[in-house]
Amino acid sequence: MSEDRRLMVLRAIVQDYVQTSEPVGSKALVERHHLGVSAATVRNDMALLEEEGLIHAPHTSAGRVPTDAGYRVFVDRLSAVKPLGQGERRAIGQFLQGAVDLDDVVDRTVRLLASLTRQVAVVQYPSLTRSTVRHIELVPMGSSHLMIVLIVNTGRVEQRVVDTGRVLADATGEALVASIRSRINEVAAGVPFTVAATRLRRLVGEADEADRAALEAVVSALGDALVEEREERVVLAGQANLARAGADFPRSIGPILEALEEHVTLLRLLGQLGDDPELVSVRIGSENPVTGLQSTSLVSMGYGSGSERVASLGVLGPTRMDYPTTMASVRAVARYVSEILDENQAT
Amino acid sequence: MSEDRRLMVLRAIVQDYVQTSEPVGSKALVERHHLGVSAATVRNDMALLEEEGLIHAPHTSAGRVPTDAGYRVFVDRLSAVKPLGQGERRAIGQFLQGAVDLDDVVDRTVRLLASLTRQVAVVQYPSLTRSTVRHIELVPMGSSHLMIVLIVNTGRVEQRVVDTGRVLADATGEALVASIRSRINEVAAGVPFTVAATRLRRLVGEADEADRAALEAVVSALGDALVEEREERVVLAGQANLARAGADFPRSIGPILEALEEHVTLLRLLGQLGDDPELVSVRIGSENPVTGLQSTSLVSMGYGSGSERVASLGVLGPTRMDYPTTMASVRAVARYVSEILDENQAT
DNA sequence: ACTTGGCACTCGTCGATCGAGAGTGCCAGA
DNA sequence: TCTGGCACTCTCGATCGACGAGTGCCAAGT
Repeated sequence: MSEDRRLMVLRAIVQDYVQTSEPVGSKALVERHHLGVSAATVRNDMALLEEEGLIHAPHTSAGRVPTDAGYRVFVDRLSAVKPLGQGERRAIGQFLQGAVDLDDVVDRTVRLLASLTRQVAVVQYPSLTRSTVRHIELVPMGSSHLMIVLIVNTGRVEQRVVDTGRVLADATGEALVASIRSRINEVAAGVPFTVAATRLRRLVGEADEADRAALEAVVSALGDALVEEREERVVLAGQANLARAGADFPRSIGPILEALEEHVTLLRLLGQLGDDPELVSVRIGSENPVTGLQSTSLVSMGYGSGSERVASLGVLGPTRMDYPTTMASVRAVARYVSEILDENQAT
Repeated sequence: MSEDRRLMVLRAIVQDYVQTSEPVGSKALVERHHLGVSAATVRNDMALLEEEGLIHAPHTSAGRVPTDAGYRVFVDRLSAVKPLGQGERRAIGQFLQGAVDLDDVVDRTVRLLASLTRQVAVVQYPSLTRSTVRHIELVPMGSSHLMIVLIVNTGRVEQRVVDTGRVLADATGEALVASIRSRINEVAAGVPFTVAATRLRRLVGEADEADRAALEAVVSALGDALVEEREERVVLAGQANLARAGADFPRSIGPILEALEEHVTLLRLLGQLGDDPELVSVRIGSENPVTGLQSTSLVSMGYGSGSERVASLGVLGPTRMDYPTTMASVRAVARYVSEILDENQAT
């Protein structure tokens, strides 16, 4: 018995099951795929595949269904990522080109992914931790308040309002603001967050008595913004696609929707990518540590400007999904988004 | 036959049905509510209510279920918004107090509303059209690019990058940027968007030849930002609650999820509030113009800083919902959010 | 003029039964 | 090692009947 043929059978089972969503039997298999053997032979192979835990029969007399392990073998050894068509690629590029700012890029991306794959799309905002400060702007507001606007190299903008406890509207006040502005930009602009945070703290130590309080207020607010855990955000789209594929989920889709609202765990999931950031990562069913998502698969990939991977995006669907096509879409979108960020970076 | 009693019966039916989610019969009614009459009498009243189109029997021999019109009467005439408990109110206030910026306020609000009502929560971002410009900041980037940061009185921040076509890094460049900054802030700061847009355009006309091009680039980008339709954004939470209430939806919840992803139509819906902005607006089932949402009710209310209503928030659930409690929650949250915005406004 | 108890009737729900069909496992032969 | 054949298993869908909740209506009571 050739191992090769057994794998061919597995591949055929996966393909048929993905297409029809019904357990596939030996007879149907030999009809639809031209394996050069009879149904009985296929049955023997199936028995072995079942022993290996790659397929499984829902009950004694139904066809076979791939197990999570079966999909794993399929993804790793039996399928090639099928490249997207020319037209499709161009459509992606054009759709994303129109974006006007970072929010818009993320928003468009997540919708694009959802409609492309007809599944739930997840896009993580570029993380701050690996980012650098581009510029910090101070805007006086009211008599003693200051709005701090932090501009990040990924195009993201954070803002905070602090009370400096000093009158800023007069000439001395304006001079103070200008001085603080230039001092903090001098040490922080163009520098990674972690470095910026320590340098800013040092700056406070060196300041003379008069400015100390105001500078301290600004720096502490900036420090908050720099370490802020809310920095990590995700955006979702295509939840409706879950309902469409409702039959694929043993229980209802409720637990899945719940899991999707736990952005924190979603982020952790997206963070755990495979070894090679250039590769699409696939987590299948029970490989997935999150309760509620164990009947789903997550296809994800990192993206970012330059060679730096600043965040991830992906697609979540039933384990019974068309892996090659989905992987192709995710990869293509991740690359386009990276390109867009690169361009923004350059400006 | 007293009309009063008939309405009592309707109220009892609504209350029981909301609680049990099963058609309610005459016998169960007299047992659970102490109407001073017998089941037969109630049956007569029911027959009349059915003629009026306020209730409806799913089939010949089942209990009665309120129609959309029945809920309408219940909401308008038979129920009082039940005030929230002391502890609940305090919890709301504390939860929202912790917010660090506008994004955070909106995010917390939508989650709070979802968990409070156990339904789908919808929060619209404060709209730009009714807002005023607080400040416009210009940040040079690269040699000829300028980042424009528009700070709105609601705390929102928009940014754009434009190419001025001029070298900005040298002394003349810096002077130019400073001059543009002060000129646009002079005409636009503190002014409503619509006014700001026209004043800015006039400014371009008055500028002398040398600065014209750069100023024009900035103003046109600002104009975009000011009229931008994407300005209208909504955030959702609690979609999982739909699955929990799955039995309430005749078809699957798919169409509802789809409708929820159409942010544009959602926004239109939120925009159509009742006459009095201080009142909670309720749209019940088929009163709702959006396909896919006709088996749901939307409970919404405007919010905003000062007396100006800048946006809406609300809750979407099955028509079979606990209206008094939901309305109370929506109203309480809307008021707290308004307060928070007021405080931010003040600073 | 209402209200009430009684009663026949309607209809959907639930459970059991049964036949059809798909698919398997295994065996004997090539 | 493959193949054809065959008996067996198990699910699915349809059918049927008993059950019960709930109604509508009527005649009598207040």
